[in-house]
Amino acid sequence: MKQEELSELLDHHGIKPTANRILVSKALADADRPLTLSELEDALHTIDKSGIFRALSLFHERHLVHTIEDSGNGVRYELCHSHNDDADDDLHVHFYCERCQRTFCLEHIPIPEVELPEDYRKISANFTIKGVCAGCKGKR
Amino acid sequence: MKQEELSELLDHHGIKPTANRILVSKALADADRPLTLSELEDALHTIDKSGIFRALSLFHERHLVHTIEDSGNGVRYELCHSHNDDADDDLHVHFYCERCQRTFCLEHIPIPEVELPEDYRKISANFTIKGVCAGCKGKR
DNA sequence: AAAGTTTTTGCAACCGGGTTGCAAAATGAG
DNA sequence: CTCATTTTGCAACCCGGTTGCAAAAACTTT
Repeated sequence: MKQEELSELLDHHGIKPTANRILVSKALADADRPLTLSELEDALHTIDKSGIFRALSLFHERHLVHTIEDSGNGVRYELCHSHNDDADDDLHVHFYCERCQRTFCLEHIPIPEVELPEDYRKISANFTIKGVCAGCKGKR
Repeated sequence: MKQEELSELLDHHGIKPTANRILVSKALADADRPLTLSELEDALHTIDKSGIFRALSLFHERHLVHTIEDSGNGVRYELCHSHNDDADDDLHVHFYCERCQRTFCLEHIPIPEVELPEDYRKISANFTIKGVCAGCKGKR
């Protein structure tokens, strides 16, 4: 994704597009899967982790990214794909491979609706399936 | 739950029922919701956290407990309710309340099956809905 | 019952992700 | 250009989770 577009995207979410923030959002945009803070640290060795952390926090607050909880490996961040400003309305199922320890987006599988007990109100949801991915299926 | 029963339960999972292990399993059995390591520490101030940790790890390995990932608050442990030895076959949806920060079991809501892409194999799953629980609905 | 072996436990230390305080650098307004 | 505001890097910290190690407890064997 181009700097230009990213800058506009940030702006659109009320985030001043600084160089660092553009880099962080670019890394997220270019990745095909949600990333952890440390993965971003590796990818962006020019920015201190506190800076990445603060960018991510801000992005999250402004609903530019959403988070998913990975198996113990901490939180993963992913650009919101929907282009409306509402909170996480593009939530899909994630898949964690126990062999290669990677987390994939199953974009085309939406999180199913379930009927909650009386007076419970849903705000967001996290659905991660663990198992073995196609790539690891044959191996070892 | 009685010591006697617990002891038998541990035995049944191939776990030598030591005093500490019985205490840990009792705390889990008596709780109406999955607990974190630190919550167990508070409940069982007579046992060191490393001991609780090792008991939990062992329980998990032997499929006496399963784990769910709570919103950042770390891992929560919960006794498996099913009485067969298979791995997590009694998985249900969990609810995390953003007001009181507690995690509830929605025992009667099973995790829905979804169709995975070709060659993906499911082993287990984690489905947590976040929102506001009935108890907190009115408040503040 | 004593000696030896194995398992369990507590303690202290460590590890790593996440988070914060602070002062320097960059940005923007007057 | 100067002053106020925002952003950034650095270092330090916090805390849950984890491990090494030696003492204590439980089991064996004689």
